[in-house]
Amino acid sequence: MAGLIVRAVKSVAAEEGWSQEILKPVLDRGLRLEWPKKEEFGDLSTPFVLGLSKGLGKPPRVLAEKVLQAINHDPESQILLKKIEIAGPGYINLTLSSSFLLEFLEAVISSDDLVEKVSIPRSINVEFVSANPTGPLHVGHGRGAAFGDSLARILREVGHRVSTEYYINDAGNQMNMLGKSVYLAFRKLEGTFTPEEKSRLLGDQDGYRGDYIPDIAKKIRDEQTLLSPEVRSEALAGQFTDRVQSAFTHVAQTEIMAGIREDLRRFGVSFDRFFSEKTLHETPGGDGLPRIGHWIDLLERESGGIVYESEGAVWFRTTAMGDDKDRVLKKSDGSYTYFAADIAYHADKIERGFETLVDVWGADHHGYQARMQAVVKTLSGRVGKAVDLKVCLIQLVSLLREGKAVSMSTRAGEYVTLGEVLDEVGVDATRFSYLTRSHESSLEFDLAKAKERSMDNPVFYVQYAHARVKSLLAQAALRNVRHESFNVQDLAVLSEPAERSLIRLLAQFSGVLLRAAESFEVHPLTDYLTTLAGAYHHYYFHHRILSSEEKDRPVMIARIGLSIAVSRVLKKGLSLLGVSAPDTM
RNA sequence: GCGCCUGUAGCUCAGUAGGAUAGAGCGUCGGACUUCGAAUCCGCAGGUCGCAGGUUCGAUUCCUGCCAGGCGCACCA
Repeated sequence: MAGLIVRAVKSVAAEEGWSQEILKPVLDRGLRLEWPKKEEFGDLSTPFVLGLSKGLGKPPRVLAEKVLQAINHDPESQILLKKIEIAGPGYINLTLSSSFLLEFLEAVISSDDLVEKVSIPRSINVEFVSANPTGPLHVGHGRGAAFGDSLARILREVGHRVSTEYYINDAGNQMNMLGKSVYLAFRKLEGTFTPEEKSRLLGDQDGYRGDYIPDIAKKIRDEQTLLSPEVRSEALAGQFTDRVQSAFTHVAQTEIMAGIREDLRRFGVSFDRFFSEKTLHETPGGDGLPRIGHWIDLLERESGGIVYESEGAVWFRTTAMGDDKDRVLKKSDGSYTYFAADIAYHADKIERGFETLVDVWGADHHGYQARMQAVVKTLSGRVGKAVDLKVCLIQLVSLLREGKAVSMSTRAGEYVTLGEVLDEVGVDATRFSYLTRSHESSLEFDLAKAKERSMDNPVFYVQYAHARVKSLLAQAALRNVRHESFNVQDLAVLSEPAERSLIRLLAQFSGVLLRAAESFEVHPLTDYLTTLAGAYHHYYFHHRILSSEEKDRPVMIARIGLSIAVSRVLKKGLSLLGVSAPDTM
């Protein structure tokens, strides 16, 4: 369709001698086609001549008229279009021909592939959740999980090569603190806990305090094989040796990660890879150094001063890329910062050949963005190919119950876990609710409303539309109405405006997905499905589909076909959100 | 102090790379079930798009400055 218009513009340009500079911005970016809000404005619409008018010094409507003539002369327009109009300040509004719409509908009913693919597939890595294995996932992680997983599904659906990844922050002080917290809980169980020991291990810090800590301690006490006999006897004797530290840390992390994986599985989220930060510290790189050291040294040598040594530490010159101060990579005690590990991790991803890196972070990490962009820019410059980093910042989720805030404090271990929300609300409603809003807006998640079957909670509205079609088909089967294939002739009897509107909406599905993939957003799909479900409910209420009158049979068949098309798109869309499309509710 | 996100109907939010009369749902009020599932549908009301400037033929959208809320600014992770 865009091709048709581009051809027309070019032919007019040739005739009128328009300069390339003026046309370039319009044609390069591809022609922008909008879906007009009102059907009286046609099925597709473009305001692009408005942008052209200034450069050419002619009124937009005059230009639009020329383009319109050229489109009319194109033989393809006879097939695709029913009507072209100029409206408003200079919009060109296109109304699709019914033969085009019916062919499209036929394809939706019978084709295996409902979704258009991108012309240039990319190799994309989507990293999300990546919660520290120091406690169960909470509602905030849930939002990131739903978003990242659905985004990955959408990117894959439109034809990109997508790999999903969870980065486990399993190195550093937080993990040691976790091990100590479990150790102290273990001592408590044994009745040998003392406040002195706690302050010796943790100083004035509290450690981790959630319910899961004593649970893990109990498990260690009850399952002999979790600790070696030596470690166990040291722990029982109150000797907090290095190997006690590492054994308790290891068990705690394993248990917690198992819980996280289980929550993710229930939530319908899967990862192609779990990437351990610890392996970056341990595995030697090409020159025998740990991989972090490998990358930092390499950058120091090759980055032309972007990585430099000063005051006994190694720094990254992030100020050169807009950060407000330079950041330390290697501390003066020789250990690496978290930032250094993250550089190594992103270097690794780039080395594995991804062209686009998507990082899904909690919004509280936004201060990190400028520096990661700087890193990826530097690293990809080194590899000699442009690697894009797209950071998606997921805003806060505030949990409510009947409008009242549920108080949460991660520090004190008082928070509602994702698992608890899934128990109470269910997977479908939770995922859908998370994805109804832009990830850049903070989200109010009301547990009571999320369970309600009302438009407060549109997941049921969309699922119901799908179930309605299935129920209709079952009803049709009972009446011995069978029809395997629907061709354009069968469908041509659809003449109601509401039917045309539905087909028009179905035709937007691919575009919604392509645009969502381009802008790395998910909620446009959620909105679209709600709109489509609404249009079907409206249609269903006002039009009788099944009929026992023989004369109505052709219309009945066509309406069944249309209903099938709607249900297929709903089902595909819901599946991209990770939401089921049940046949009955 | 610096930086990021947000400010649109009573509430929760959409608003497509500057374009047509700014849209949904909820809530309020009033209607529609002998008929394929009423978990549905139809209607009414509701707006100075935070405020003030600027760019433009045209600004909710871009720029500047304020105001308000949230979140960041470690040789922590």
